[in-house]
Amino acid sequence: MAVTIKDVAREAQVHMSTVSRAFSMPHRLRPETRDRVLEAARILGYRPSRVARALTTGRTRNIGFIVADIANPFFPPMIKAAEHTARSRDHHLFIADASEDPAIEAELVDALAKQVDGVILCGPRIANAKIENLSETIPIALVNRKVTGIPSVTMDVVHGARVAIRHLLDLGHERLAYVSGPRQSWTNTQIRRTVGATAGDRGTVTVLGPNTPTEDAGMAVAAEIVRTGVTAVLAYNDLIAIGIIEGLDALGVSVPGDVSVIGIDDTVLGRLTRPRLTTINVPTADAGTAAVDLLLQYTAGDEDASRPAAHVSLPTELIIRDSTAPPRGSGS
Amino acid sequence: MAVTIKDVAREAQVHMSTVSRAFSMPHRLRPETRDRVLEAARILGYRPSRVARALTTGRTRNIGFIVADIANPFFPPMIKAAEHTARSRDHHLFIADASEDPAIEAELVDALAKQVDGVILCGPRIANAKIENLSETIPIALVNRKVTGIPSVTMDVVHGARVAIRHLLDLGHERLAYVSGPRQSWTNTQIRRTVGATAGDRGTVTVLGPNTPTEDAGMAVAAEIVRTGVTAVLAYNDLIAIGIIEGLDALGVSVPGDVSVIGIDDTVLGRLTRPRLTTINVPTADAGTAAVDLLLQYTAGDEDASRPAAHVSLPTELIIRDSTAPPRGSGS
DNA sequence: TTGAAAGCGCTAACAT
DNA sequence: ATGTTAGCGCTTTCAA
Repeated sequence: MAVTIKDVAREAQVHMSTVSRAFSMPHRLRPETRDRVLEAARILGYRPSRVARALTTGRTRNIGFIVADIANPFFPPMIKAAEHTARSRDHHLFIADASEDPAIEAELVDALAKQVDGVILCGPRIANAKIENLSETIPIALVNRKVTGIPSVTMDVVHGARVAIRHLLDLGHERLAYVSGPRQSWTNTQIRRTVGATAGDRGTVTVLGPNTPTEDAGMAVAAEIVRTGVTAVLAYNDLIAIGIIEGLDALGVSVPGDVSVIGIDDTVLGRLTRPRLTTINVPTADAGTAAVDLLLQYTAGDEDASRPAAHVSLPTELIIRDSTAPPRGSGS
Repeated sequence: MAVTIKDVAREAQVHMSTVSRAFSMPHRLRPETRDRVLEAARILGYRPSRVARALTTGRTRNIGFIVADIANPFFPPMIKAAEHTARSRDHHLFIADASEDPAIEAELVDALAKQVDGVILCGPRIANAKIENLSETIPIALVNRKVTGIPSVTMDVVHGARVAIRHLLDLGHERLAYVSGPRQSWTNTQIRRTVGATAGDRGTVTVLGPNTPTEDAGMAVAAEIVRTGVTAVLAYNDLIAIGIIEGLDALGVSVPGDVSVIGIDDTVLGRLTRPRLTTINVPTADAGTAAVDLLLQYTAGDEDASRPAAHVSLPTELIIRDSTAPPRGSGS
């Protein structure tokens, strides 16, 4: 609690309001005065108290960033990008991990609300209604969820899933499965709706799940995959996909020999597994950056009502690697 | 900025100081009064402003958590554990990514200093002197670094490296290499010092590097490994180890057939690569928890001086998987 | 262009 | 056991 605005004022022989201005509206000061103040501040090592500033202005210049699971490799690049972007706008980022639990997630928003200007919910697990609810208390931006009136950035998983299913179809697979993720995930719903429609009459898609988005869940579902007799599966994310491959392997089922597997997210993991994972790339870092920008822009305006909430959709792309191949006996 | 302590006071027909007490020292209130206040607060949806509270008490109940690279899989489990621990102590966590840059790291401490009670530096890249320096401004706790007078939690990499080298020696390797990490890393120094001493006259250890702790760096160093003619290498971390395996593979050198490779950290990645990575497990989540506890305990005391700084050392363990084997032609 | 003064929401002596 | 009062460090009218 060392040096305050008063110390600088005394040192620079001006009133504290002048010191304040030297930082917040430097152009409204005579250059000599401004320089004298800034110099005094430098000498004393003065940094304005963000806390005190927040109390008067009502703006904390902090952002809350809530994710379902920090340890899920999907999130770190997003967090990193968000933090860098926030910092470049002179904002700091609170990180919070909701443990895939909607109740915790909502509680986190409330807990953070008092010391942030807004909250970014990444892959929220709470219901739309609750989100609308919370957004009346505090500005919210969403990643991978669309709610009317609330700014959001989504990844075009519909396109991704479509391309993935077609890839499988083109390979000659006719019996497919979608291993779904958490029930509350918007992304999951999008994909689930897409897969059947895309297959059309070229193939059938069995939906397995819901599952927690973990490797373990993937391993656990392997037996069921075998039982259904499908020859290709699309998984909710890389973690599940990798678990499936391991589980299948343990069952003596080879990938892609017996079953083809596609993941989603294109995390580092996919390049490392053997076979290397065919997956859908989603621009997580871009999403982090976009979310921060969206929130700040939403937050900056003065009239909170009636500004149309912006939606950003980011492109996805199929990355074909080694976990997909024509079905056994397809003669290719 | 909705409901304040005054609103609650009015609603509950008491003075605002009573409301304040209902939250901070409930036992000093008559039960009926306390209940009335709490009920009023509940009805109005009141939450104390942490900002205003911080301004008066001088304690923000926030912690800064600075890491070299959020996207390095070594950190997320640590961040997650730290966040959970902090939250259970009613603290919030600022996350910041120093991009492996000492200057940014120091700047981050300064930037956060005004709105946190203390900062946790994970795998700091800044010099000891600078850390001592900063710690005069703001309480600091360290992960993977030891500085006299500053609380820290370290992983026992000396033991880990020793066991790893012995494993290699026992396998029959005599020409070893240590592929080092960032020069500023304390862990790196510890390991570097240990490897040679452990090999003693049973083998030679060539040190390669320094390197940035990334897969790319590992790939880049593969050629040099081949050139030195060593048959086994210990890498600064899993990322580099995995890069080395890839790089070696690209050069037609097989692991562990021609060269054995050991990583450090035991991140998820190591179980996924083929061959699966032999590595040293370090308890990153425990470190996150311990660091928060250490900092809060350091922060809680009233006399800042002369309290002996606590040091916590966490155990490490060699995980033998498939990337290590006897050297070619060892007859086994 | 600068100073004076009020006040952000809360806590912490100090009264009573 | 509860009310009064004085700030915490800063920004922001309002004056000058």
